Amino acid sequence: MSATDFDPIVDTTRRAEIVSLLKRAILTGKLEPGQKLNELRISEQMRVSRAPLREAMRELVQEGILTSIPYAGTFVIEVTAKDIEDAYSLNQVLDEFAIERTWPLRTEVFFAELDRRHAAVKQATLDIDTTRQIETALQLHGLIYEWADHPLLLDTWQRLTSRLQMYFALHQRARNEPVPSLDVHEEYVRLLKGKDMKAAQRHAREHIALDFEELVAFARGLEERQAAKKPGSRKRLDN
Amino acid sequence: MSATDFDPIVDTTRRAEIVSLLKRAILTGKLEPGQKLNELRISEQMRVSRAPLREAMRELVQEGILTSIPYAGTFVIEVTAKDIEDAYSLNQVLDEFAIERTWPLRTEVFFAELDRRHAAVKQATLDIDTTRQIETALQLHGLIYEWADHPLLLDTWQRLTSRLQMYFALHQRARNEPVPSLDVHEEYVRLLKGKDMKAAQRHAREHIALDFEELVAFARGLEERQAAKKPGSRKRLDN
DNA sequence: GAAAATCAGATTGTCGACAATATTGCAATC
DNA sequence: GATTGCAATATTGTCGACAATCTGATTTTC
Repeated sequence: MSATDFDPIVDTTRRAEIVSLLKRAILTGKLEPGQKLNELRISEQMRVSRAPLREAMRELVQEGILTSIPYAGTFVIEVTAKDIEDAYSLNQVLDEFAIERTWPLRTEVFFAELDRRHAAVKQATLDIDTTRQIETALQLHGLIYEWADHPLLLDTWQRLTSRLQMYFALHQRARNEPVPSLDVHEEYVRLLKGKDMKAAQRHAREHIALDFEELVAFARGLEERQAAKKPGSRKRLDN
Repeated sequence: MSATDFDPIVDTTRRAEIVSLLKRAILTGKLEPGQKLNELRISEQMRVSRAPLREAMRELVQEGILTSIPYAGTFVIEVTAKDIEDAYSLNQVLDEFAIERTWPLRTEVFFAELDRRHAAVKQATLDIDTTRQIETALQLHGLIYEWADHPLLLDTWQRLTSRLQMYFALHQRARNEPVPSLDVHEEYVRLLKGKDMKAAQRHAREHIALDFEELVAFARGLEERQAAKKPGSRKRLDN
């Protein structure tokens, strides 16, 4: 082993840049659900050609936050109440598994990181930027997945996370206040440090349930309001 | 409702064709793990330009069966014993959940489809084509996911399936005999038709375990053999 | 006047060529 | 003799242009 270990250098392709730009735009709600992504317009705005843009969009289609209809266009996925419920139920199952896997691997480093992320969440609640609040909360939550030594599980969860983040952003955009659940994390962190795995699993299940209940209720309301208008309305990308 | 319901027409883009061609080549083992995909060569063989090929490859990268290193190339993923174990453990968790979700939704149509797929599996065992055996077994197994009314779960499982199929193909390519597990399905189908959900879940867990035990053992052996040789050998795409 | 056919406009899909980057082999240097 | 510097080559990344397809408005037809 050498004295210093280096990480691989980051990919420096336009494609990768575009992916993160698009992803961010979608997850923060700058691109709304159902909205069409006009390739020419976006490529001009980003000052790139359509080739890397299209490749980036293919990635996001596969990641599940865009959907593509040949010769018609690529759209940001619509968010239905059922989608949220589904994401929630799957998240419950995965959480339980992630905790089980991470449990025997917890070390001092893990606890330290847990505290660090918890602090970040608390820090963000003081902030005005609601996006940051969502991100930090999801990062705290993601630690059990990163620590589980199970790449496939982590990958699966991250895919889920994209959707969750979208849903939360949508929620916060509509109501101009953050999702509550401030010191629920307190208990969560405490249990992850403790000795009762079952209790931690149970709490993860229930604590997330609270956040979701409100989300689903919001989504149901949103759908009813949209059902009142006439359906099939298409939105445009203008800015 | 109209008298006849039509399915949406299939995408008729080269990209989609290429995706299924590549996917098939990878899942059947025609493209070996670790192998590099030369864009120019493949595009010439398929008589298409590199643009749709590259987009197709981006999809498969995101799907997890290819991996891309900027300016270096795109490669078929390597299969380690741990990968198989991970896929297995996650599959267990998802199976349990899928059965739970499907259970109350079972109808006569479900049972009929179950029998149909079971028959297909039995039919395939008579066949010589081992690939078909794998496909039919996975299709039988996939019914609980298709029936669960949970698109996200189905999507997650299909992603997993790609890997599983690769692993099985790899296994069968090395040893020139099919994976055993002939009438394990008999019991599986019987339990899915029954009244004891817990029993069905338990059986799914254990019956799959058997298949996997052998797979993992095979993979471990394969890794030891490879470790004996010197590492870092790159393969080429020649045919 | 309503339905079908036609035509323009816009957008996506595909192509071939060029630019950027990595790899390989060889020469130069210590 | 091993390492470094430098071409030559191959391959990936990106570009601009063209072809295929869809959308909608207009014209034609009955």
